[in-house]
Amino acid sequence: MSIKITLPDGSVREYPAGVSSYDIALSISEGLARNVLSAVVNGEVWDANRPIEQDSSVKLLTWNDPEGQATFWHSSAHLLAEALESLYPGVKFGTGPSIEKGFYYDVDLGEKTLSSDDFVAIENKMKELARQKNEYVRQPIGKADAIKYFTNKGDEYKLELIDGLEDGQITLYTQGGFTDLCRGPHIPNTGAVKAVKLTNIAGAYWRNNQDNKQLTRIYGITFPKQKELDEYIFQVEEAKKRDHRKLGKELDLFAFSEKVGQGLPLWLPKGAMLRERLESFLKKAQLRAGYLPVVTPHIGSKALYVTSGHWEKYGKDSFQPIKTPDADEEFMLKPMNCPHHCEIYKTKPRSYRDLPLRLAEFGTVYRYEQSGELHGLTRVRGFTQDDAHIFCRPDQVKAEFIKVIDLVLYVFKTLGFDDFSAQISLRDPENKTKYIGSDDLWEKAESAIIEAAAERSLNTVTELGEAAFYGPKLDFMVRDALGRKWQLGTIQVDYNLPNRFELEYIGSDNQKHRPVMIHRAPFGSMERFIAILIENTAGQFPLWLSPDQIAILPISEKYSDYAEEVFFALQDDDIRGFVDHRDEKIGRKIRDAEIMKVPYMLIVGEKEQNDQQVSVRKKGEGDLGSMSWSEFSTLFQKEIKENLAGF
RNA sequence: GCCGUUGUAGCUCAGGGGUAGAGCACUUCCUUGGUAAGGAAGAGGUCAGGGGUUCAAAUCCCCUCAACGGCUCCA
Repeated sequence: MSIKITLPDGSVREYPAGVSSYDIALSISEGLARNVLSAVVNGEVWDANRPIEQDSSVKLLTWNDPEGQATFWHSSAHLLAEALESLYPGVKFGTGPSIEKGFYYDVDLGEKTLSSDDFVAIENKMKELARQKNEYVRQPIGKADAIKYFTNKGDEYKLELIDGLEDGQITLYTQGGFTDLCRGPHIPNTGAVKAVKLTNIAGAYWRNNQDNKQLTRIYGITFPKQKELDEYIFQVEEAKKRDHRKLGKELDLFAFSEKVGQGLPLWLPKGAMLRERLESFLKKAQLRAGYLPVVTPHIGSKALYVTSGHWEKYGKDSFQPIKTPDADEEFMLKPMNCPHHCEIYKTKPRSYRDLPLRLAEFGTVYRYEQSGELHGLTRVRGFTQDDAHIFCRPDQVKAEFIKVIDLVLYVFKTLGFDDFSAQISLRDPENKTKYIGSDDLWEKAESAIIEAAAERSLNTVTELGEAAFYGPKLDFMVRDALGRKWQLGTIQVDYNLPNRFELEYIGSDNQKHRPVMIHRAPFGSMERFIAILIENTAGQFPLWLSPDQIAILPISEKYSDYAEEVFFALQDDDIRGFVDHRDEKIGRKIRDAEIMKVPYMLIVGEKEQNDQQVSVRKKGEGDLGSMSWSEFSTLFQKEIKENLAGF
């Protein structure tokens, strides 16, 4: 009997029933067969050597397909498991999936603790097993037999996984002497794995639950060629050079002090300058967008947070209340600005004509983050949100939402953040009691967000159960240099606080109505945003943001006075920088300015002084020749205008 | 908070049971220069903090603190 196989180009070929994707590849070319890792069969990824019994569409997957890589890495995880079982008999296995770059396996080694010193031995074992070119053999198994197998083996984690599987849907995979519970698919044999590197080791809770036992998670990555591994390692090293913690130190932007406290960044002069530039940039954009600036204190009475509900929900995990000397008063360091802003709303009766009311504040907040969570500037305990709260009528939610999206997109575009994703976080439909607010309000808010995102053609991913307890949200996610995802901009609908603070406005019907509140922050926090900005730009900020925009470098001390004169003149044109008065040669001054990533160097010596000019050198580009001060100023302002196009 | 690793000069790091090293930065002097490191000298450390083992601890052990890689969490 023969079957029809449709390939991605639309061509249809006939093969005998039971043909595998590998056979199909072989019929096309031997080279392709060598490279085929797995195949999409009727929309599902299958083993390349799994027999196909019916007419099917088949897309062969190789290393060039993300799904092909996923298969490769998943098979590598099994190879790691096989190596571990051979080196550490009795090891129990959790799960071992492929991840974005590589794979991991969670294992229970009993009393044994593993460290990265053990990696070489494990890697060598993996390579040895890979060279055996053992086939990955798929074997469907009944639930009872599967339970029997893993009971015999004594692997309670696999038994727990089987418990959640349906009889008839269970398969085992065996390569060499190792058999694992696995839905597959896998590559044809271990021989394709030529380069192996275990990258790190970590604790990970079984089934991602803090109440469960912590297993040892071993991360690794493999490649079909050693050269690809070398390239990968090189790229990781390059990425580490852009780490904001490293650059923050090198460029004197910020620091931490044990004495000040964990997660409490100190902004150094250059970092503070960068931060101020960003703030004034957004303040200007917000004024144009109809926001009204407000300022509120860093603390608020505990009663404020009892009203808002945050005391009940987060009180015990917050910095604890501050007490006054005599009375029983208690104040909280503010963990957010919204309760204060609600009180501003309430300072007078509001009419529907006043809405939307957009209150904006760069508000510094303090949250007691778990110590293990702190991370450079991206996760800190004291940070400043570019916060605003929009109080609007229910019918205005969608339009306001779109306006905020436009503002966020404008900010991202101006700063060159083109690699981001928009995440829509909705409530978990299975667990509605976790959330505050009626079904009706939630449905309206969720559809407003979805429609607004669609209207602005955002590339969105939707996460169920990720909404805040008070409302759905839209977050703008970016990656840091090492590929970790962080939330920057956020837009959140809130039906909770208006109720708790009993916010009202008088409608056109002369009745009282409840406004809707939208929390939003385009940067998210100054700290995290700047961290990502540093990594995106590798510390080479656009001219308008550079802490020092120019360095004036006198050829010798004789030209110091002239250098000062130029400096003061350019300061009048709002150009920031410094004169390098050190007793060093010009080459040295240039080198140091280059290392500090100063965008423009103005070299002044005898010639420049006589001609009332400056010799302009652009960082990374070199000598631009001599020009008058005002010519330089014009060129400078032009570049800034281009940076801020559309502003 | 949990698992693992790390902590030596301002920075990057070497050393390792017999009481401390390099390069850069810093200070002083010489040098007054033309587009990515001029030369010399000097100063600088309770080897994260505390406890223990030892004749002797920066080195070995324990605790604490902090950083790093993850996990969990994230108003």
